[in-house]
Order: sequence, then structure tokens, then C-alpha cells
Amino acid sequence: MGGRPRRAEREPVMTRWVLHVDLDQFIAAVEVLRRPELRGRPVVVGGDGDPTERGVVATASYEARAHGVHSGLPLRTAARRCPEAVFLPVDADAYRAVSSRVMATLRGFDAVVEVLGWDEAFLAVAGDDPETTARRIRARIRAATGLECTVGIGRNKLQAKLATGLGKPTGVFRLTHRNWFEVLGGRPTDALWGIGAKTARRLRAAGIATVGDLAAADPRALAERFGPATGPWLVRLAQGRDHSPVDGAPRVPRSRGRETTYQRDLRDWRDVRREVANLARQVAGEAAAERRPAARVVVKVRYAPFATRTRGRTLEAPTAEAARIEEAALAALDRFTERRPVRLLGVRAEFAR
DNA sequence: TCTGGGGTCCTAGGACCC
DNA sequence: TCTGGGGTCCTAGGACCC
Repeated sequence: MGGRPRRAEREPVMTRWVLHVDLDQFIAAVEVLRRPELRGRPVVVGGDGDPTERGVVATASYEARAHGVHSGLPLRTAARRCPEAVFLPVDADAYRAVSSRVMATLRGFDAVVEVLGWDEAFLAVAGDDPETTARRIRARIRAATGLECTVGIGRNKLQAKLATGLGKPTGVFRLTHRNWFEVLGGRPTDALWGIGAKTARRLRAAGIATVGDLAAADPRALAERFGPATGPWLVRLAQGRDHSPVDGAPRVPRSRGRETTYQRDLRDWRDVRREVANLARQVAGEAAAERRPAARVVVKVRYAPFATRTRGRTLEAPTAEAARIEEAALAALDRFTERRPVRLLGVRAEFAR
């Protein structure tokens, strides 16, 4: 009776871990930080802060979530579900400032730091005790900003990211191949990072309801249904496999855009044309400030009630010149033949690579 | 309950070329 | 006339995430 080699059971001396740090109810927490009298009250941040207008919830505090208010919910609905909530406008500059302090704190650790957004980052760390590192991260962020966060620990970014959701709020959770199926095997596929409602529905139609089902599926069969890259990737996702590196290099944006939902639909297409020109000049200003020439300009039109169309124009040569970008946006707009009432307009500049 | 704004990446289909 | 197969690029749109 030889049994298994013991080496396979033993952890290497120095192990690589991925930690995912996610601030708890970040936007609402920043608002409470500068208005302490709001602590403990339902706070809803979104749009212009007026729950009678068009807009959706960006973040709700846990007190508001208890009333069924969550991100993406129309503000009007949020007001109906939680009339006593405090409604605040989105103040991107304030969140960016706090975010910078959070990320600077994380860069103080001996780790590669990949920033994901205002309130999230991955850290690649070495060591045998990632929980201790996680608790130090939580303590230092609290000391530096007064904010709470949750830390997920995994062998890769996928595991760490999902671990965070299991540790929230204000916790630390470790998710590896050892407990992956125990924790996630019976959950619906949209529990995974990258599978949303649409893909989950298509998977159910193929007889795949849970993470466990998907992990056992045939990658070739899914390639037929979901495409040659996406199909096999879905199976790897369900198995908790992910080899993407934690990338500390600063992100170089591929595009920059501006879009606006109008409080009242635009019915006169002279207004539409003027608004597209405005958006194009704003985008051009940002492209020029970042010294990024645009190679293509795409205009988005959302007709009332909600049908969305895009049309683009490739520039003869990449440019950050406002007049050229505005011209291209108006040329793209001219390709829209339907002159129905418009709910939203957007202009996006795609940068030369 | 009428559905934001900022992005990224992938796919399908047509054009074009050999 | 009736005409294969493959590669690559471009465009529009879908899906997803924060």
C-alpha cells in the first residue's frame, strides 16, 4: 500500500496568492464620511440626486439595500421603495480623490497592484499566510481613509474576485480549488464573473443550470453554441481556472466617450445635431488633453422608448483636432435615417493603436 | 419599475483579395 | 454563364462589468 506521495499534499514553502480588495458600498461610504450625520441612514447615490428625474442608483448603503434598493435600479423606483432615503448626486471627483488614497495605500504593500476601478484592485503577493496580509490591508485602508473593505483570497484573479463576494461585508474569505465546488458548485452560472443574465439563460436552454453543470460540460459542444473562444472559456471559468496575470502596468485607454440621457426626449433633429456637436467637442477636448489621436468616431442614438443604434466614421488619418472629430461625428449622425424622438445621444472616440 | 454613464472584449457578417 | 476556399480587415451590435 503505497498511498499518495506526501509531497502532493504539502504546500510549497513560499506560495503565490492573489488578493482582491473591494471597498464596501464605496460611493455611499464616501458620502457618509463627509456627512457623518448620514451614518446609519439609508443613503442612495445616483444621477443628479433628484429621484423624480431619469437616472439610476449608482450605490445604495446597506440600510437602503434592506429596502430592496440596489445598483441599476431607477431612482424613481428607489424613492418608492425607500421614501425616507437620502438621495445624493454622483460626485465623481470626490470618489476619484478617495480612490487615489486607497490605491496609494495598497501600493505600500510588497505586491504587484492591478487597479480595476474606483474601488477595486488585485494584489499578487507571496507568502504562506495570506489572511494576515488581508487583515493588514483592511487595517491600513481603514487608518488611511476611514473606509471598510473586504478581501478575497485565491490562487488566481477569478478565485480571488469571487471570494470577495463571499466575504462581504468587512470580511476575508479564501476560495481555492479545494473549496471551489463546495461553495459554488450548486450556484447558478451567473454567480461567475463574466456570466450575466443573457448567457445564463442561453446556458439553461442547453441544460446547464449550475456552476457544477458548466464545469462538467464539453468545451467543443459549447464552442458550437457560443463561439470558438467563448465556449471553452465558459468551462474554464466554471472550473475556477484562470491564468491571466496580475498586471501592474497603468491602463492605456482604448476609447473615450460622453453620453447623455435627456430628461425630455429630443424631437427636433436640429437639437439632435447640436447636441452631437457638443458631445464631440467635449470628447475631442479630452482626447487632446491626453494627447491621444482618434482613429474612429462612433455616435450612439437611443430612440424613445429604448432602441439603441450606433454608426461610426473612420477618420482619413488619426487626429485629436476638435474640428475633425466634430465633423466625423456629424457625418456618422447623417447615417441615421430614422428621425424619431431621441432619449440618449453619445459620442465615442476610438484611439489609434 | 421604464431602464445612467463610463468603459472593455468578442462575434457575426460583409468586403476584399488571392 | 457560374464559380472554391481561405485569410484578413472593417463595422455594428451584444454582453458584461463597475
